Amino acid sequence: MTEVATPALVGIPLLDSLTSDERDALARACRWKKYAGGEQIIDRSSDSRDVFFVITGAVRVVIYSLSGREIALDDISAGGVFGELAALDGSPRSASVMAIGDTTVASLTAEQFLRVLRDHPDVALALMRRLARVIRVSGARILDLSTLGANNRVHADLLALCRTAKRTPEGHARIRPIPVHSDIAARVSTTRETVARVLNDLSRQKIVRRDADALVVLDVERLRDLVEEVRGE
Amino acid sequence: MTEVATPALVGIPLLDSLTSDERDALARACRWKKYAGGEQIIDRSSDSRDVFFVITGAVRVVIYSLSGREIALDDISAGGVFGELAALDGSPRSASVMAIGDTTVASLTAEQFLRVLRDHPDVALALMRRLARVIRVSGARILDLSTLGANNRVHADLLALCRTAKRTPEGHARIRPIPVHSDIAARVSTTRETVARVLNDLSRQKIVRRDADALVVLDVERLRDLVEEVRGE
DNA sequence: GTGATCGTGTGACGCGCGTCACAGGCCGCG
DNA sequence: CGCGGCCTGTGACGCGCGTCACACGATCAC
Repeated sequence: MTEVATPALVGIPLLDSLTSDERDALARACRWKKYAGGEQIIDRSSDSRDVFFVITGAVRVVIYSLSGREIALDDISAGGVFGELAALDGSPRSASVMAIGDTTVASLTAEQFLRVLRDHPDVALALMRRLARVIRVSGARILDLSTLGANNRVHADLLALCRTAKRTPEGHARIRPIPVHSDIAARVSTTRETVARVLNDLSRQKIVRRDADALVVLDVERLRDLVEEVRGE
Repeated sequence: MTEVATPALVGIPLLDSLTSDERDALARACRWKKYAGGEQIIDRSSDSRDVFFVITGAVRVVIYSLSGREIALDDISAGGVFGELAALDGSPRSASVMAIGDTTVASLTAEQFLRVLRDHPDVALALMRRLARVIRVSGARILDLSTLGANNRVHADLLALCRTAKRTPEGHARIRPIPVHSDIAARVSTTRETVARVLNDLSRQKIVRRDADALVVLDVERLRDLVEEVRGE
């Protein structure tokens, strides 16, 4: 981690409703830092309360079970916020956060952040919308964990990846870069081995194909069917 | 469900920071209703956006898997709020809500609620703290679902029930009324049968005892050990 | 009373998937 | 070049727990 000089605080949807003067003042109040990929930004067991904005790069929110298994809760890319929970309620951090690639972040103390929320209702509302989203996603994940088997959860995750992937003219979805099996496993709470087996089953059924630089979902429809037929019975 | 006349809006922590005049005005803006136990208050597939305050009684937030399995997300008792997510982000409801016993609720439209949040930063902050709590609880549940086996989840739930139960002089925890097995099952995502088996194992080990009117946890320590030893390995 | 409904208890079956173990491919580094 | 580290692939084993099936008691309606 290296401290850096203070650039402008732009491209953060949460702060859209501030005037550019207010944003500049806030930027000066921030501490700016740069992290290398893999570096911890928040340690679950630390008791800081700071709030972070992702300026460039991306971070991953994870919990580690005591057995060392990693559970990925969320990925947050440039423009996002993290660390708000501890700032809001004063409790210890609930998860750890690490940089995915090289990442620069700007941070505020809890007090500064709360002041912004108090002074700017629109920012407060935007934050509430974000919290609401997180709750919805968590609920969906609890549902999946409760009703789907491990391999169907992999299917579901693949389907989610399709949504954000480029479509080819033929209707295929090209997921790039190729996701690392253990990352998928951490997202859906299973093992690397299971992910590998599922992916191979799917490629045997000609539903996905592994190219050199992308994972291609050939038949999104059929993949969707695999998920829904189990969700529904 | 029956419509009722408008009483006062008291005992809602979320609204503590309002003056009593403001609270009275808000009370008049609410629709007041009474539901019998088991009645649906929010249907997951409806597209209302109203926000509800629980005045007396309690409600349960649930999702149903399409196979009919019920997954309990949260119980909210008098003084609580529910239905905020849809009001905040305008998306459809993410869960259903039913009355647990006879329950009276007061509701606001999304617009009215958002106006309160905008005009009263302290209410907004209180709501954010509540959302933060929900997120933390969800995270803990995801962790449990990912790392604990079904019977350990039952142990963990029992332990949680102990926290809110009365202690006897001998240090036992008397959980009353006796929880229905299928309710526990819905909370920890397992089956009624598994809960019954776990409970019997525990009573064989003299860790719990089933009295006529209460479930008594004789050895809270040992129960805690059962959970932690697995969480940790 | 009788029947219905709800909560509980328990045995047997079986398969999903986590775990362990090992092999091969690819890459960067000295 | 060979070595070590990361990612992937696959076989074998085994047990946790969901599913089905059935029985018993308690409560309530009538």
